[in-house]
Amino acid sequence: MKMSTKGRYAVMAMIDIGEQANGKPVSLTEIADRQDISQEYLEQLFGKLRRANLVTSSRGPGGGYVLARDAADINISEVILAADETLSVTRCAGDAVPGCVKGERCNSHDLWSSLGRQMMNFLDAITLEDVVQNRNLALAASIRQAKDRFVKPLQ
Amino acid sequence: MKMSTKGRYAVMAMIDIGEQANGKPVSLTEIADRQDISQEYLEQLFGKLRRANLVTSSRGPGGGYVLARDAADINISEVILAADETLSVTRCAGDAVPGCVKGERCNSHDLWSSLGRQMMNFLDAITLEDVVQNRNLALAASIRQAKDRFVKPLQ
DNA sequence: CCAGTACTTGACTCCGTTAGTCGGATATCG
DNA sequence: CGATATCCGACTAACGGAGTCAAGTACTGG
Repeated sequence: MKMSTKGRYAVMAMIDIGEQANGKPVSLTEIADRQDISQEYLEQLFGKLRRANLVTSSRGPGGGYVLARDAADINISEVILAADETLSVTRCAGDAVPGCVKGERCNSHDLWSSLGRQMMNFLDAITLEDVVQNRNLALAASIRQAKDRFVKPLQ
Repeated sequence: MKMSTKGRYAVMAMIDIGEQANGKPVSLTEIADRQDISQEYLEQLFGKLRRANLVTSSRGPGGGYVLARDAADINISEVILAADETLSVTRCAGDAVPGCVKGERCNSHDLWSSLGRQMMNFLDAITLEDVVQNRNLALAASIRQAKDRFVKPLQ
């Protein structure tokens, strides 16, 4: 069970930007240096982040990237999805087609989709700001999830 | 973010055994056939499951594998760990060594370890029996987690 | 005791994806 | 103009996962 570096690097880079409090654009050179990631690889990732409207860019000297929204309005799941493009734990859980084994649902189908939902709920409930501020994440998530259930009750 | 087939197949196979209610050993040939997994690959996996004391084997005609404990006493995390040997989401979260970036904790370290713990708690709280009985897993997990918190309060 | 069944082990191969590189183009500021 | 950035697409090496193969060993039923 593991995650590609794409998603991890994307989150690290977004946090890095969030940590530079002044509104100035942050260049990839800086991020690459601070986070120890190759700049060329970051360029690739930021193409995705930009197309997903998570950052805005400005070119030329003094240019770089800025968060497209407030850090409190960007949740981690968005970042990972933008970079990684998949959060489904197993192939069978992710597919629209329900045929995992011989065209039928496999006996563990519910398990994987529950697990995937579990992770998704967690990453959905945590914002970039939570991480930047070094908050207690498990606590933040459970509070926010409880709030969600209160505002829009379980379907 | 994905999981290897090893873990998935292992769980599928364990469920398969759990579903054959009579106490008779289940042969890999049967499992391979029902779950559409190559028998050779299953052999490899069951080596690990046996060494982890999750199943016991008997040889010869009529032989096969039996759950080493009651299905209610085997939780999914055990099975996945036995087969897959890792549940840590990112390299940095799993290592004992805390040096992820230039020898220091990376800025997203807490995030990944929280996520890992989150998944672990979930898979820990679900038993093989839950899946075999087709229970509502999210519900079963949250009940059991709440119970854990009650019995041994948050550290 | 024999034959067949089934587990056991380890090495080995194939293949797709990931991670990362490279070269060049385009935009912008001073 | 020239330095500094982003932008874009193609390319590749290497790694790990998935699965195969071959050669055992143990056991049971008849």
